[in-house]
Amino acid sequence: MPELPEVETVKNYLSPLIKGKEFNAIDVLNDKLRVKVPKNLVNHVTNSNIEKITRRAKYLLIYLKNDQVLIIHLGMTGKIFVEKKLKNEKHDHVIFCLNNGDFMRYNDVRKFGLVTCLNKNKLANSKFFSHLGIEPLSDDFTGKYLKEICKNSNTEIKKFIMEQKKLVGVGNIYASEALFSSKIHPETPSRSLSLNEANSLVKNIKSILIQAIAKGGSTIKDYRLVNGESGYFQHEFKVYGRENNPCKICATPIKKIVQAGRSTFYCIKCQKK
DNA sequence: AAGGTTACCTGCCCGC
DNA sequence: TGCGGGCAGGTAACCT
Repeated sequence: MPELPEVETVKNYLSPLIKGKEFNAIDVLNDKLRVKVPKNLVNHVTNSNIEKITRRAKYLLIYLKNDQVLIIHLGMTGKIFVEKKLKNEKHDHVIFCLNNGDFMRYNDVRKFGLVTCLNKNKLANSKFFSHLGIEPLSDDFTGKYLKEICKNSNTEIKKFIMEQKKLVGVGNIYASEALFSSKIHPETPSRSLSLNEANSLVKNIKSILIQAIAKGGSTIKDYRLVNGESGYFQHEFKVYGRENNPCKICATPIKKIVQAGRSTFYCIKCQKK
């Protein structure tokens, strides 16, 4: 599920449902997530007003009045539901009881996500956030910036934009999509990116993420309201998941390769090295 | 130090 | 029908 647009969508979904309320109780059904759910989560996070919900990279941050921040990452398969009546499902790991009687439920099949908390003053230097790069939708993310951070790297550009070190939020789907829209070959060494290519890639990363956020809202809602239909958006993808299907520009069959253990899709004709 | 590989975990889909 | 292999939107710990 979750790349940056989905996390942003979950944030928008959660905010009106939990902001201004409190968690009265927390039931940790299973603490063995990517990072173990801390024993003191209950003490730190209950009975304090929920002030705001933000997103940093692919993390959700729920700020409480007592200066604690509830940190949630969805990994590959994490989901959050807020509901009036507790619905028990397989792979539920943490249940938060709200003071209006609602329940917020964290469910994660593969347990690659995490639910933890930290004092807000310790966030920036924590292991979760200290190494993260800039937000792709911020004004700081420009072609000039991308060119600068690429200039000493031999790493293939697709892998480079997915590392969260200099730039965050770009996942496996949108990396392929943005490179296709920019006509850049995914194996291009980062250092050989021209300024024009960097400008184009930045423009396309931003526009694809923004479009996905715009559509993600309704799709996630469908996902929740209907019945766990997977693969929303697939019809929007120009290359992702389209191996051997015709390129939407030139009809050449889309090629699939593996980079850093992840599938990459591209057009051999439109995206020259 | 950078770059590549593997592990974490469960479910699903495909081919035999 | 059953089983094994491969793959899945993320991240970090290992190797070299």
